[in-house]
Amino acid sequence: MYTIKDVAKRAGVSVATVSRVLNGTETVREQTRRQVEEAIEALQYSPNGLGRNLRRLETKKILVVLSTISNQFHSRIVRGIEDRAAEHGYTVLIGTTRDRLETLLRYFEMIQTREVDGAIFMSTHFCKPEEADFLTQAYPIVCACEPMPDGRIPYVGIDDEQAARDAAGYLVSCGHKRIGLICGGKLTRDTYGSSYLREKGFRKVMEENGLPLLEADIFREGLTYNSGKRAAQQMVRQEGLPDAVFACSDAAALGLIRELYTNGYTVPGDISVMGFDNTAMSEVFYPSVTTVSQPQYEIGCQAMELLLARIAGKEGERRLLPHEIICRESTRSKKAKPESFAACTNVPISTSEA
Amino acid sequence: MYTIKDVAKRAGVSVATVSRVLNGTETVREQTRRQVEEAIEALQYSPNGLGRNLRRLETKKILVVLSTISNQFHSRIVRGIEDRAAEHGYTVLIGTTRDRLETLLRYFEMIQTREVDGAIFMSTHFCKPEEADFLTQAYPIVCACEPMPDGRIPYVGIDDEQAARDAAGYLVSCGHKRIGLICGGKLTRDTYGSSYLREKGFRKVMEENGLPLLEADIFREGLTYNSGKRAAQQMVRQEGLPDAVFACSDAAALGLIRELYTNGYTVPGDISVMGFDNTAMSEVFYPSVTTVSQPQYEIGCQAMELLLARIAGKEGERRLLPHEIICRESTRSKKAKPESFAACTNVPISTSEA
DNA sequence: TTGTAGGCGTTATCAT
DNA sequence: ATGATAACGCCTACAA
Repeated sequence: MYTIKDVAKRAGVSVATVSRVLNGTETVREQTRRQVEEAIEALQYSPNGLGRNLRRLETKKILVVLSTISNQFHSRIVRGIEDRAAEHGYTVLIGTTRDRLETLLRYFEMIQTREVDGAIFMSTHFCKPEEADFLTQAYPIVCACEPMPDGRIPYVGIDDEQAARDAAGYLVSCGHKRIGLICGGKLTRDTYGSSYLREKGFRKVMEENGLPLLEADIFREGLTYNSGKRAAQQMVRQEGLPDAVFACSDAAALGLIRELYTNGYTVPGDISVMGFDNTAMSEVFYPSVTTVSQPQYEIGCQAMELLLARIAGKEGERRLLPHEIICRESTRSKKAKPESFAACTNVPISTSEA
Repeated sequence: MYTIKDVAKRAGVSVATVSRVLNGTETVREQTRRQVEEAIEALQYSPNGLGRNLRRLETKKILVVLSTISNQFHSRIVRGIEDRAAEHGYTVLIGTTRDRLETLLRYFEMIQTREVDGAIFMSTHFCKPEEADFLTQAYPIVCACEPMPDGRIPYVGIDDEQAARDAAGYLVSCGHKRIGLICGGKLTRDTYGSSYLREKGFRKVMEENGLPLLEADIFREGLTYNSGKRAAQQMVRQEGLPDAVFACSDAAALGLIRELYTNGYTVPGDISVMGFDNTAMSEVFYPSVTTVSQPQYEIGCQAMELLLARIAGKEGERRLLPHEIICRESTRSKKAKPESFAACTNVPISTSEA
């Protein structure tokens, strides 16, 4: 492998000159430039980025950490991040944790060792809050969509609790009384931030409307497709289905609907189902899924902006973006016309048929 | 930011000793080690990876390049790559091209500048073959699932042409005569490797069975969900539907089915549809989709193994792994019992109900 | 067991 | 316009 020295020697100039040509910087005589370019071409030389990065003490790369790329929810967020990053000359690299602490720590390490200039985390829920707290103070890190307990951590997402209130409220307004819930595991708020907040919002609405929430109708199965599937399997074994189910993710809603169907029930005929996230599949599925939409692309953009600010040494902040209820085919109203309900806010409610 | 020198000074030792403690190498007196560790702790020091990488001339990181993380097909491949990589101390970073040449080139650059030790490409189709050829010769690069025209490029995937033959053959064996095709754009073999090969295999089977392939039944719309949707829109405008359609991707098959349904047609009642890739959704969708399964996890593992070999200086090779036909609900037989057909090979055909 | 010093490949400062 | 040289932070012979 050739180095800048080899090029310099071959072109009969100093390494400084080669570097100048390489970086298109300063004034280099046209003929000299040509000589250097010839040498570069002849040797098929390309500069070593490690040397460059070390010298500049930056890499112009940022890391996006998520649980797995099979989670469709992240794709539009990443697009937002990438677009903003490109505008500022940064390259985006994605790392997946697959919910392994060990892997998450490896990504933290990459930031501490300066192998990337900063990172956006969408999967931190199994990391100790105090550690996350220290790291986000010391390094350019921002979280997106998965809230950390400590409010000081730079964060971009939606108001999950209010969004869940709006979702539950919508189901109530449709006349449903017995409403079930699919949510994150039997864990504390530290570990399932968004799911915990959604559960909280949901419970409040039930309470405010004087609707009992049966223990049997709460399925702490997680947020994946299989979570929904498992919930359905338990549900059909019990006597009588709930009127409706609020799943804290579209994936879970999909799994629920499909497995209910396999067991001979139809949605929304036998039961209404509502999801969360407005992933591509929620629109495409049959029936298409009523859900809560997050402004994913915009979340990505703002997360990147926050990160750039942090890299530039500025303070982090916390930004909550607006959500929206998307009415589709998986829910039906038991009333002629939805009426106002306790949780009703000014959140936009749109109707979108897939 | 502190450096190894600061730690050395604070601990009252030389940088060499600190380095030794850092790398757990050689013998360091217990007391000295403790002093150093204390200094590290006190300063919250963590070594600079850029300096380390430069010194070692390696990063222990590899890059996986794909078009977009919203393409579900890649997720299991990546898992295979990650698992093998972890076994050898490598960290996997993912980059998305979103089908932009400029972004692809940036990833090539990362390899040339040694910012990663190697790369696996699953999205190269818009890169000039001769360039790809040079790069794969000069750097540790392997391609997966998207064949390059030049056979010398290290590659792991399936025999796309044969797989398409088997798929088409299956449809023929079901008694379908008029069979349509959804495939990649109006492009040459250099640009749509896998889709081109699948089209080729499909055409051969039609020909061998004396079945005419109508121009109107070929939809060069691409391989995304929307590709299938567009195909459906055109299809319903024509007079009479084909008996069956072979889509070169599950995503396209899904789009087709969904849009046909929207237009009042049912699958497989009115038309049989077959996909390709056996993505998670193909099983989950209603109707579940008959498709061609690729051993994705295994492809990922072997791609990583090939890459490790290339990094170690060995020659690349070309590996084709076995595929399998998965029969589900989206196709139906017009005969009592499928009979043997021209393309019939010993490919496994399994029946899996979602 | 520990320290000294050279070098990894680059960029940038300061001369010339 | 160009060259010599000192960093950037780390690791590792080699010496002591």
